[in-house]
Amino acid sequence: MHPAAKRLHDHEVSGDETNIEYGASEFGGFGQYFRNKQIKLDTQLREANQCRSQIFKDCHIYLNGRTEPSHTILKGLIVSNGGSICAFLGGKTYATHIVAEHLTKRKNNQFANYKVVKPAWVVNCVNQGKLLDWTNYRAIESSLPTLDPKETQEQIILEEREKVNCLAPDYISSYYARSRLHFLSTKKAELRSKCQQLAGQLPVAERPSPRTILHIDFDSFFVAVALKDKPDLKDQPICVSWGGPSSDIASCNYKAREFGVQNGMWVSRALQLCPKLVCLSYNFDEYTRCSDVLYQEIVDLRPDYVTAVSVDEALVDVTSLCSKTDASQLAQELRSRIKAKTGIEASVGVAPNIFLAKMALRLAKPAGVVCLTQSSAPQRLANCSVRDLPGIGYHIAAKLADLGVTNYSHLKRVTENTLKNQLGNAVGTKLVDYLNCQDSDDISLMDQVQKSVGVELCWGVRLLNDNEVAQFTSNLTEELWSRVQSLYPETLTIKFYRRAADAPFVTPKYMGCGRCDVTSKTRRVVGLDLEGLKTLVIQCVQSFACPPMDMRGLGLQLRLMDTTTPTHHAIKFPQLETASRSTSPNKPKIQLPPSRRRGPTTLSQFVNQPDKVEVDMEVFDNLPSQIKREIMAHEDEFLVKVPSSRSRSEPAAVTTYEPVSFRGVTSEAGLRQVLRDWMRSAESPHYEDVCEFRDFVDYLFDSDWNWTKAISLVNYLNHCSLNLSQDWQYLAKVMQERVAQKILPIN
DNA sequence: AGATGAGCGAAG
DNA sequence: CATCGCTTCGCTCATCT
Ligand SMILES: Nc1ccn([C@H]2C[C@H](O)[C@@H](COP(=O)(O)OP(=O)(O)OP(=O)(O)O)O2)c(=O)n1
Repeated sequence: MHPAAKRLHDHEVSGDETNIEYGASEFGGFGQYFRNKQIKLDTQLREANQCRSQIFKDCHIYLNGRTEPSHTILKGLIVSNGGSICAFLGGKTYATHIVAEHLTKRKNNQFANYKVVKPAWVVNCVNQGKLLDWTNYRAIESSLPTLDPKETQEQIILEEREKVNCLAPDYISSYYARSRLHFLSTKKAELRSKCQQLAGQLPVAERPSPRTILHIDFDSFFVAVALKDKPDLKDQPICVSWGGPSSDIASCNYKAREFGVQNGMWVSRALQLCPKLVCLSYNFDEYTRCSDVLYQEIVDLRPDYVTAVSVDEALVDVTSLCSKTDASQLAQELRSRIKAKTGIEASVGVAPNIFLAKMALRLAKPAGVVCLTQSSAPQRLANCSVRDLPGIGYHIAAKLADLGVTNYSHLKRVTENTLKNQLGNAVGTKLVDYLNCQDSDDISLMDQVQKSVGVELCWGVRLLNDNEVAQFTSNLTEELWSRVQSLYPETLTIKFYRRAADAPFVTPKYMGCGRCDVTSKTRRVVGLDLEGLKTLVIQCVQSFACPPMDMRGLGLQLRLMDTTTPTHHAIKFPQLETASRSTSPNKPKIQLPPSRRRGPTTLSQFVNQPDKVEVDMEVFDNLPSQIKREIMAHEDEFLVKVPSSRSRSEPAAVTTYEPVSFRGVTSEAGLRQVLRDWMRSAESPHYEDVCEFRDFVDYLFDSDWNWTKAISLVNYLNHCSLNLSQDWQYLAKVMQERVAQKILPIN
């Protein structure tokens, strides 16, 4: 993508600070993506001109130099919102404001007595529907006696925090309680897991082809729910949102869509397109109730398979049922039952594969059923916008428009190679398949085991200093932890949102994140407990080196260990990182905790502790067996006493010692193999390896991942150790005790 | 050749 | 007053081994 186009896009989606262009609905197939944008802006400009907003009443504004957005756009925004343009600064009328991006030194002086603002001021005024305080958008920092910028920012944050305090103890939970996107995401996860449970109960049947797939979805779901007790509004343009100018529209009805209003659009923008648009409120409980009915009705059909797509949307394999009943009739009956029980309309697409079912659903809306077959589809789909194809969003549609492809039938015009080169192999292949109406017909392949768990918060994040950043980070980590309990995380990716250098300090969306630079870093977290995780995350967040006041959001995502496919690679434990293990065999050191902790042993004890006690591995390995045993049995006490009393021995001769690792091995057989190799490798166990083994077993246990596997592993060790040295036998006994203690209820 | 990480895009 | 911009997955590309 052209860098400039890219910038524009960022502008638009991640918080578009202009939010002038929305949406992606119409690509004309004219030239470049970038130029598309310009044309859309102009269209927008004309539409805006018809409005009679008075935001800039009495404002006489001079535009200076190159600006982003362009003079034309700014002019349009100003004029259409009641302002006027000042053509000559020295003229009769005094300019109330000057809009400028950058100023030369000379102009700096020349403009010293004016209110000189950045273009974002104009844009944000329009977006928020009012005249904003210009001082937050100064283009000349020193033009008037003012606070230090840093103090200004501090002041702004203090004021914002009065309204929205992201450090309040219940901030995260109350935020998520109101977030529609959080609602959608969590509901989907819930439903997916329910469907998977259900799948476990279904008989494993043969899969004769062709299949019959239903794709069912409520029509303008949130709006439909909101209209249940307001039937008189039914024919008005309606949307569901929180109502303010910079609030998102979650859902709008078909009447509103006639004006160009779309889901995800800001209310201010939608009101420009459709001044009569009515905003109604959310009702999450009712969404859940309707969703439950939908899924219950589906399950009651006793279908071959159900896959949750969303809270209001599901794929259903009804092949078996359709041997008796007509699919279309089945769908109609389902629709009526759901309508009767929920009071809202659903539509159904029926087809032999997933892609066609989705497209059939699209044709079926509103309140209908459409059946597609391989032979009927090409004709019915010919005029569908490529935007409506699954997996084709704003960006890919834009690139397709550059290739002259705006609707389905145009796909024929381009070669497979062109598609693959321009859009990537995967998308190219997919599009070719779509053109041939080919797609998977196995909806069970769509719900896979969960691979990651994450949490993200990018609203209301306003922090003053490092301390507050750490506090917020800690809170979010707790939220993450609360979602992860019984899973087995391997790495954590931290995604950091930082205000873009040229983005205004006050965001256009109230308390939003504005336009941000987003960067991420990944860390290994195997074995960490909550405290360890917190420390890790806080450190990592600090490593982004962002001025606290520019932090705008944080995301944390845990990648879960793949328990299905064993790999050759190993789990790397976070703090026993390579530095001390393999790459510098001369100084293998183990960092040990200074004192005993409550609760399960995890590796977090070994990291990030201010007072780490270092012990050379050789110290341990050279000890007589008897002492080793004591250490293993009472490791904690030992650790406290040893370090000062024993000077470090010189490094032993470099050996071919290979640390043992259970990394990535998940099958019972694989784990045993590692164990056997380990036992064969040495007369008695290495201290480091003991630590790793212990931590691995603890981890299996504490994470609920598979405690039977932990026990079985330890028992196997015991079994094998009978042929080995006393040290091995002792290790096995210690581990068995350790495991036994975990099984017993805590006294 | 496969694993991993950063980053982008899509979906609803 | 506003506002609640989440979460998971797939893919590409670069890098490491
Ligand atoms: N950007 C978006 C898209 C959707 N939703 C919510 C509101 C929708 O009601 C619901 C379902 O999304 P759909 O894509 O199915 O859209 P609708 O149900 O609103 O309309 P329709 O399915 O009839 O096109 O998800 C949202 O909050 N934000």
